[in-house]
Amino acid sequence: MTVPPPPWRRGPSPRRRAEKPLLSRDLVVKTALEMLAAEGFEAVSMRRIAQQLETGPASLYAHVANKEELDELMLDAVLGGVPVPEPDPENWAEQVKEQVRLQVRAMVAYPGIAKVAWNTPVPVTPHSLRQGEAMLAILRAGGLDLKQAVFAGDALSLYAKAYAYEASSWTFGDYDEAEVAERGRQMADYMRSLPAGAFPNLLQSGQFFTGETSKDRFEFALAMFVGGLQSLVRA
Amino acid sequence: MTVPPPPWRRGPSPRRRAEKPLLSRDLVVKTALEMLAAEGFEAVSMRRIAQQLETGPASLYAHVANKEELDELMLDAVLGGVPVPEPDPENWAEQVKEQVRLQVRAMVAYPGIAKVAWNTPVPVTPHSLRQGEAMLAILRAGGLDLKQAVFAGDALSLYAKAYAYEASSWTFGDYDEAEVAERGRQMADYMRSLPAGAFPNLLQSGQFFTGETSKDRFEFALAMFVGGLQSLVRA
DNA sequence: GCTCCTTGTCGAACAGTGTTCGTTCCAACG
DNA sequence: CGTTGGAACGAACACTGTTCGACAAGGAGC
Repeated sequence: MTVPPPPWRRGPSPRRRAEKPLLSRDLVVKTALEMLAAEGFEAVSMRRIAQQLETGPASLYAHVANKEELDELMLDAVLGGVPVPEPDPENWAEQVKEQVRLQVRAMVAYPGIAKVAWNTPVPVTPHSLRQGEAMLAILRAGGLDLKQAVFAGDALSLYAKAYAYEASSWTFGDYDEAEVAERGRQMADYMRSLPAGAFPNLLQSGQFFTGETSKDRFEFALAMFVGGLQSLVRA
Repeated sequence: MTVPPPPWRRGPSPRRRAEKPLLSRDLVVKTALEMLAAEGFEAVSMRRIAQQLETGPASLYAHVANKEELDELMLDAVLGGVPVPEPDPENWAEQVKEQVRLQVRAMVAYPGIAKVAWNTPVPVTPHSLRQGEAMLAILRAGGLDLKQAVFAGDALSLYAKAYAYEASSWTFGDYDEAEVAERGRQMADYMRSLPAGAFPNLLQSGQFFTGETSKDRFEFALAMFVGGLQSLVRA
């Protein structure tokens, strides 16, 4: 009943392979990174990467176990661009802050990549470990014992992730300016609708909560935390 | 050609409506919260909520604008269970810590709800604002000026979100124990495979990085940050 | 030189997701 | 009593990550 398909010309064109660069793990990651930098984390899907490489989504799974692994490879590549300093016991507090600044800056350049760090229970990629060790080295040079250094390093990496993610959202189009303004208005309206003096502090705090103060808020938090560490060392 | 369908019995059974409780905004939120507490944030989808209520997903949209709004309603309900203290200028530092502890505890009871806080640029729900105002009141009672209080409050709420999210993942089934252990082994193996002494600190830090130390790490970070605030007030 | 077999490629499909459209139905209001 | 507004809801759309099975190419072994 069903005739076999004619043999002249079946399957994809035979010598197309030479045209496009051969698929490889690095190429997949590189393509994903470009998309990430340009359009943010949410825009990076297996289908779109495949489309960019003029193939189907299934082809990617020959080079990458799954999306999660690809995410970690992207994060690792981003962290690979962050240099680590030689620990200087005289200057450890500033070194700590600078390292966090560098990490945040790198992550913000690839909007949303910080999200991956949240979903990674134990970081195992080389550059994640390099950053972790570097932070521990600085903290120990500053006089903290191992346990203190580990706890502080954990909190600092959490800071870095958190602010990087927040900053991504502010600067990138995760939520647009109009919506934020609208919500700000809603909030002020609601507070004013209540008995006077229900929100005395919050009502006046809108001015400090803009995208421009994001950097100041970050530096404040960092200064407070590192200040606490310094008190600990002195004791 | 096409005959009209017979009029005897079309549409759903007529008096079923009396059997099941009428749909309402509160009922939708309540159902979602139960699912959230029992199975975590990822398990809560519009379809599953609808299924629980024996209806289709489209029905929910009559009571809730979209998933995002429902998420915020859930978070608000969770924060509604967190009491706020009368600010005590003599005891402000401890009050700050306790408030953060309470917030974290409430969020951990609904695993993954902290994620919602990350995606909410400007919180507008009543209980979110109540918590924000309470924190500002405590900080101002402690002697910080408005700007300092706002910056500190921002950082503290970030702490709360971050640790709540992390703790959810540890205690809940977000990633299972076997996988974490496997990754721990991978990490140790990798570090040992490198030239000796490449990761002197990190190699020894595994013992401090378990789920049991999660609480200690949280308290450490909180103590350091609040310690920094106290130094600031004294100056 | 000719098999065989591994390995990469990739179309199609599966089971999910949030959301929208258009229709049906009920109840309360004029 | 008739109209109208809103809730309910089935079906579909456009996505997501992932898997299966068929196919083609290249290198190894005989």
